[in-house]
Amino acid sequence: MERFQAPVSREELLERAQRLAGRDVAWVAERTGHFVPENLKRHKGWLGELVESVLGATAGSRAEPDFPDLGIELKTIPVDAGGKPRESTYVCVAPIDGSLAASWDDAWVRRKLSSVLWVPIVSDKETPLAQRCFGRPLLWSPNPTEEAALRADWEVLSEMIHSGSFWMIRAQHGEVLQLRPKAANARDWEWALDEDGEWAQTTPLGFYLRATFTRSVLARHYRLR
DNA sequence: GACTGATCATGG
DNA sequence: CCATGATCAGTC
Repeated sequence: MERFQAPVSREELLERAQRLAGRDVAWVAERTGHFVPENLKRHKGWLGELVESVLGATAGSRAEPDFPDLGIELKTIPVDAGGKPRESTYVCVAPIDGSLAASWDDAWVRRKLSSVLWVPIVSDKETPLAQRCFGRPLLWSPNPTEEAALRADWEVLSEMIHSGSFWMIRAQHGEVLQLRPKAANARDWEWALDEDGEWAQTTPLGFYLRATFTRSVLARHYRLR
């Protein structure tokens, strides 16, 4: 694999990402020396890792922004031909062992989302992975409305976790941010304090952004272009 | 078609 | 082991 140095500024990062626009996956994979899998079924994170590689992200799987010096998180996002996100976006784990932040200001979710480089990839079932094209990237920070919505959801969801009401946690909670299982499979579990203050086994959870939210984020970008 | 619970691979 | 990278796939 060719090694790509980390960008030294947000401008450089954005320029690099902009140079991907219009290129397809095969083109990027060739530059980085990656083999393109047939599909993503057994390689769900492959595309994200490919883009990390070509843009010089360094954090790997550590709990840090992808570009630690810039404080920027990288997210590839599958979009349809109209530029609309097709999937929800995983943000980070939701600690249920009591280590979840007490306030939104200290929440890892907030830090993760404070500055995100969205890299859209136009994908539909008919197009082979290698031929899927990159769209125009967006370096985004939540506007006050978006931040307020995220915060409101986080406060509701974190209250469920803090109170130990795991039985009531469902993906339906949250307008823009939701909690969903984040595990190898349904048999996975971890310890958490339940409503009675007893340690109990429950499903590992992650915070996700609803596709409706990222749709509005990207739509605002295209409109203001 | 959107939503939600389930799942797969990788690297430090 | 655990967080990262996410998409899959059945159901509503």
